[in-house]
Amino acid sequence: MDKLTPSQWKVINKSYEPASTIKVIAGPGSGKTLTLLYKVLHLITVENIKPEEILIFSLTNKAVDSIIENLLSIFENSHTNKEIVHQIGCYTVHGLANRIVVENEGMINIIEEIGWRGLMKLLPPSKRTPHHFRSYKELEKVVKDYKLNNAKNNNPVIEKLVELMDNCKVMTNDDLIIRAKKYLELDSSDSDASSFTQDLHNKYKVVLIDEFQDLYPSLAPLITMICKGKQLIMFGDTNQSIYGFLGSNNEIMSQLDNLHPKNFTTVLKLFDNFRSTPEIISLASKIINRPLAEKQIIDDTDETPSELVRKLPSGVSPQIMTFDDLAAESEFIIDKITQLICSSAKFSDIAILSRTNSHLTAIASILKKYGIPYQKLKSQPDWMDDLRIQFLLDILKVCSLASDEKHNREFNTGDKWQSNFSILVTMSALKGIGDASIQALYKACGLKNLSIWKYLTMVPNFEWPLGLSIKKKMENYTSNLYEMIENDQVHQLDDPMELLEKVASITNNLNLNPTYFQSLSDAQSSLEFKTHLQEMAQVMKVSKSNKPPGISFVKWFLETYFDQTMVFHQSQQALQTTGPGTVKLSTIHSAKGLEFPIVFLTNGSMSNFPMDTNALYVGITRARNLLYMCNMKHERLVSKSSPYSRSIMSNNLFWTYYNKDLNRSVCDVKVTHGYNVQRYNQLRKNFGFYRAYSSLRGCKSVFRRI
DNA sequence: CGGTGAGAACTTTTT
DNA sequence: GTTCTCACCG
Repeated sequence: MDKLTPSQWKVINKSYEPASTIKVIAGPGSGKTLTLLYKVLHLITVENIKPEEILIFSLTNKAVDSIIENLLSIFENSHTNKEIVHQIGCYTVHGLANRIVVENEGMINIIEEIGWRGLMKLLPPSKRTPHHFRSYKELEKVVKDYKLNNAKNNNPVIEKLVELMDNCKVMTNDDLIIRAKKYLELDSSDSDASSFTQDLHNKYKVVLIDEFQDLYPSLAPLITMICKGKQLIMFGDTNQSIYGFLGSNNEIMSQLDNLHPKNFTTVLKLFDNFRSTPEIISLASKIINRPLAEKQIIDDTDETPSELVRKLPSGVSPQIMTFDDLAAESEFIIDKITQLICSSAKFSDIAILSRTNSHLTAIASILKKYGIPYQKLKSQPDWMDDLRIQFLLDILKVCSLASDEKHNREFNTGDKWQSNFSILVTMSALKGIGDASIQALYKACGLKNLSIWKYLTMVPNFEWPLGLSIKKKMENYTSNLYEMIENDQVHQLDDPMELLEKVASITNNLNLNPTYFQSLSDAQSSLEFKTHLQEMAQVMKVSKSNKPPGISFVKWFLETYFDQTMVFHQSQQALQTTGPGTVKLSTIHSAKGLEFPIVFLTNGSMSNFPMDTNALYVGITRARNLLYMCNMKHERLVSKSSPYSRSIMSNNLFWTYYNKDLNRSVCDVKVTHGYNVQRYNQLRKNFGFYRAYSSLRGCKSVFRRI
């Protein structure tokens, strides 16, 4: 604990007081996380706050994971019981909202791409009307606008969609926040046993918010409600605000700033930068147009209100480069990685950050080609965003929900058919089913006051307002699902594998629209689907093993698969840390809060729109020692370095600095230099650098020998 | 029917 | 910053 600086101590020692606010402004590398952790420790050990009275918020799953991980290690070091960490509430804002809503109304549906596309089928087909959308995202926007100023705009079509969403418990993420707030208001005090919702009112005394610059206006109602009257401690840095596309950060911040009276509000700053080299910091300062920090300090007593550089110059400046195409860019990256590895860097020191996920996927396939071990830093596993898998899950939902509703067939309990949404979504994905058929069918169901499933199974097909070929397709749909729903098979199938097999075979029998799903005949995509299926099956098995009695497996799985997947995914990622290490791949957005000794920032040469200043700033400040930038289009960035420079390999001074910075042994840097160059040339020859890109095959396994 | 200018989308996250 | 669409004009 003696490592802490005076400004960090100031934050930690600020005493506990109900209904007060501490706002900590903390630049990159200023030890924000460390300060937050010691603040928690201080609250518990000195201020006598119980761990279960502390609530920690962040926006991304990754941030939450890293906080929990760090808490565990810090409590272990301070000889306190590690168990108390698990009593501290640590959530993403949405995770907490989800918990509140599910506690109050059971299984809900978060709408995504397939869902929106299904809803689009219910819109009138006429062009040149306000209801003609180019993509589902436009519909998403219109629905959002509609909800925002509800009464004002009188739009019957959208109104009906919203009604359908309500009936089927389909929500957007913004809805989740609003609902959660509603339940918090409702609950207020009286009710019975202790629930999660009530705990938020009564139990917590201190709320810590990590990365406050990431908050956006639609979160405000819930957050202010939770924080009011408690001690609010928030950490952040407005220069790193990269979620502007979700709404203004200033708006919610002014609400939070005014939550408690002025004289109960303290603003503190953490100045120092312990992370990056002066070379990197000066580039970062240039990007955000901040005066350069010249002062370098060595002793801890000094405190000046400007950024202070803690590290000595490394002698190596960031490299800024432009490439014409992906091939040239990736060749540079591979070559550079080879050089670094042949000096004293490890794979695990290197991170490649990109602005888009798609570019990241492209990079990943290139690394794979060369046999360079890599790991995608994603909070969700790949299979979760495979549309084909999502379709399977929707089929499962149809079966489960329709089967439940079957029992109230005679007693019409109003018009809330929760299965309707999933049915619409899955039917819309069928080949040859167009908007008109869906709408005609939906209207007919409305007239009879039946759910779509009941209509299709009870009303004789000559009454259906559909063409002959469409009728056939609908019958194919129902007959495929009939056994599962009407014979309750979906609830009886207790074995995950059998269930999955059944659903997969149903899907196979349905003739799906290829615009929704890339053709399965494509060998690579079919292989991908297979791996995703296997990964999903694994989670199903885990889910089966912890299923409580008295609930069918499908229901349990559908209600919990998201959480279970996350837990499973995290444990898998943790396992991969052994071995020669891996190059980390991540979007800049997900890399927030992390740091790496060596960072490559890349931006596919195809995507032309310029880099957002703050995102670039975040990317640059992830780097401790070395920084390479490819195709970063930004006005204050001038491309200069030669791409094929190999000077880094012979820069002994730098590698000594580097190893010292990472607390590694430095003795053998000089001795091995000759050998390093030899090794590099060997690898280069194996890879066939500077030849046509397409000839670079069979390069696998070269790196495995390292 | 073809040319032109205006405006929007592209991307990043949350269960 | 580039690319596409749509309304409008001659």
